[in-house]
Amino acid sequence: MDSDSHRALKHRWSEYLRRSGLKTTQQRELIVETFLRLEGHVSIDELLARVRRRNPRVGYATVYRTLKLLAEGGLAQPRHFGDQQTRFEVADEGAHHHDHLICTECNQIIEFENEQIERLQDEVAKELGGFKIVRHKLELYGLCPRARGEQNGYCAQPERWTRRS
Amino acid sequence: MDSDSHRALKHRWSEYLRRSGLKTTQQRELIVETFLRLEGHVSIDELLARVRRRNPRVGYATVYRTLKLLAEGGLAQPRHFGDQQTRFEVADEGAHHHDHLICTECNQIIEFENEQIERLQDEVAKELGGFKIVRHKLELYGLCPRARGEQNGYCAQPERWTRRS
DNA sequence: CTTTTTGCAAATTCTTTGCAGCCCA
DNA sequence: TGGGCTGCAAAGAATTTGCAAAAAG
Repeated sequence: MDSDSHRALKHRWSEYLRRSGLKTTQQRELIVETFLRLEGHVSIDELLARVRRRNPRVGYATVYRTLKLLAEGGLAQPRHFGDQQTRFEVADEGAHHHDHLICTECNQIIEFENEQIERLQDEVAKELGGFKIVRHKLELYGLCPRARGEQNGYCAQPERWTRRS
Repeated sequence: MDSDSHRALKHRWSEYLRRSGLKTTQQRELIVETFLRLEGHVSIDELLARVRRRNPRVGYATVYRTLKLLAEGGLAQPRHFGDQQTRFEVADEGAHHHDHLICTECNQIIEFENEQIERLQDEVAKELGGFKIVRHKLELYGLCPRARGEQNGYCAQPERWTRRS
């Protein structure tokens, strides 16, 4: 993430806090900063682990509460992939929207974007009575080349996710 | 669901049981029958409630266990929409695949299908190293006409979902 | 000072599991 | 008969909440 969009996100965050009459605290700032700097899809545990590197006294509840605020403020998007953990992703309006391609064997997640698909989605919404699409979620599940059996096929992440232990 | 596809699903189910060395039981049959007859997206609670109309002694665990089998057998697809409940949907290979348009205000869910989008998905997968797409999930979230403010706009389901009470 | 926020632990919610007895093959 | 199946209750896992102490404005 470039620093421009990072700055924009921080600004949206402070605006959200102000509008909602919420306070700025050390923990919140640390969690938000850590979250915004992370790429990809973070689980609460992963985020908490990162946060605790800097401040070991932060608790689960605070991370949950802060991510809820981030989601309400439109800065984070909750997601459910294969497992039961909720993962969060930075909702960066400046960046292009992207979707996900997930290997059901090795669980690697590849992001992609496709303008044509986005356009077709708006058309569908118009046909179906005139919905106004706010956001969408497209997930393709399949087998990456290696999982399909190609010996030297590409596989970015041949191990499975580890869960909270 | 027409009776042909219902029969086909029941056949897939018995094949699955046989292949896996599992037994046919009253409860399983009742749960599967009830599930296959339901349209749309069922939560465990809704399904259990229906099942108990016919046999009040069926327990949660059995429904969970049976839905897990249905999912493994490819007859049910688990889904997460807005709330934290897992919903299941009949995976009817005979029917066309469909996707979902969800109103974030009233939570109505409209199903649709679009061939062009499906085609583009396969293209994307090919470009991204040659994945083999097994299934996909496309969810459009937005505002239905009424939620957008149109007084007489279409809104199939103006109430919110009720959760387990 | 007042109002929020935090961290902890306890409570909730959803889902899975252990086990004694029941039922299908 | 014998191994799978069920229902119950207890365990687990993820998330939320109550509350007293701490921090922010």
